[in-house]
Amino acid sequence: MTDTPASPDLERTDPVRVLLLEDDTPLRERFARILEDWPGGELVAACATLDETLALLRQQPVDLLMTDLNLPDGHGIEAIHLLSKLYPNADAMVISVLADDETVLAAIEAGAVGYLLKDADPFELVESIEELRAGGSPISSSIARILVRRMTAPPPSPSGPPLTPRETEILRGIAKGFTYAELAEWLSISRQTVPVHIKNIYRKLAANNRSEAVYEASRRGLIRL
Amino acid sequence: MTDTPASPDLERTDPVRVLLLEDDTPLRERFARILEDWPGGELVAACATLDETLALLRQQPVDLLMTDLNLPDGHGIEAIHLLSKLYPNADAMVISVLADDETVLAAIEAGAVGYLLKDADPFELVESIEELRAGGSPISSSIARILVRRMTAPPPSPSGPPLTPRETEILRGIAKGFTYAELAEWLSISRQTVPVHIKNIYRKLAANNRSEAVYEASRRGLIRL
DNA sequence: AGGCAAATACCATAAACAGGGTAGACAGAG
DNA sequence: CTCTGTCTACCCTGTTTATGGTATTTGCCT
Repeated sequence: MTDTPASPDLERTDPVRVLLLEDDTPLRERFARILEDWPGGELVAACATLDETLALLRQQPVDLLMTDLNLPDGHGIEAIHLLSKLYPNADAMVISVLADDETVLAAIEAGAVGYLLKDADPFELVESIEELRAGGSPISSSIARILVRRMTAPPPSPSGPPLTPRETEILRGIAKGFTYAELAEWLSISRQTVPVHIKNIYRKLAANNRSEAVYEASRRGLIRL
Repeated sequence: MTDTPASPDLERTDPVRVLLLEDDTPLRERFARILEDWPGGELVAACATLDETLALLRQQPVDLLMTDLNLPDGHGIEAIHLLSKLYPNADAMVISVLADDETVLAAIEAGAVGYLLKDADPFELVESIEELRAGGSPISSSIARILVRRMTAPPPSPSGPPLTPRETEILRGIAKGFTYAELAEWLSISRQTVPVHIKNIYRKLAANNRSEAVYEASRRGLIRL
């Protein structure tokens, strides 16, 4: 099948098998030219539709998928999903104009490791591919901002009535399944004092028992998981 | 105080006040030269130590902090923290050789929106600043890969013993604080059957009571919050 | 100083729970 | 067809909670 079955995996001398998916013909041909000129890889095919791509993926292995997202017959994320499923070691790079949070996050979660906006120039494209093959994630800065926001946003709901430090400690203990006696010994207080704190926790969390309190507390981000 | 109090915030005509923190003198001077030559901003100061930076931040407002991470008297993340606290609208960009997951994620969570490796060339540096001021997150591809990994890794622990659908339902009810009787009515089963399921849940989750079960289940991602 | 809220502590009781054993119905796997 | 796993159901007993009331100490605020 292949020409050089020699070198194992020490040096990636094998050409990278690239599959391109882009429905816009002028753009596809432009990208195809760039990829054909790239010495590091071999353009397996340049598809215009999702179906075509899915069929091709099933027929032959691919190392790198360069794909658009909004396609006439579906969503590029499907191609990424299939790629990840069939060839887990392959990489997927998105080249799209879509930059809304939902789309970007869906693509990343589907397995895309690169994400370029379509205004990227040819040099940037080739450079990005090489970065990607080197283990990096070339991502346009406006796209990267979405990822950063997602990672720093997480304080979901520091809202609600505040818990005293003592109550927070008790709450952690409750989550770990401690009984009155265990909580009392753990905090070095009387066994009879524990239920008082717990009752206050219930009131503040609008809970009526331990499991509901744990549920509410973790939902409100009051305790770590 | 300032020279042009005219234009409000419509157009960012005000120069960007930049603070540089880099302990290595040759590198700091090189960066400082680049920043001074950059027409879009004004280099407030070029610090060599963390203390110096923290003091300066308290004295005067800054729009952009360019910082190293490993410093002789502390960690650059502290500077990012203070910047975010004092001037929430300011941006922080990391320029470091550190690229381990822990450091990168800590920097991002501290509020850094840009992260360049130190091998970036002057052109890339200026370009990155402009992308950052435009609302993007310039991030070196190898750093971005860490973020992508973090976002796609999240299957926290689909591990362990599987719960039957019935047990999952029961578990949700437990989390909501239902009693035996309420669970029985909710699921239209006998009150005596409920504890059997619960007991099985305890066994599978290695829990001994409701709150511990809820804690374990939410920790393992078996129930939504 | 006086007043107030929080945290601490103790007691008592009814309700709920955990865990033990036993067993029938039913579906899917071998 | 038999075996296994699951869901269902019941009983019993000891333990744990939930909740009521009351009181002391500490620290904060007026």
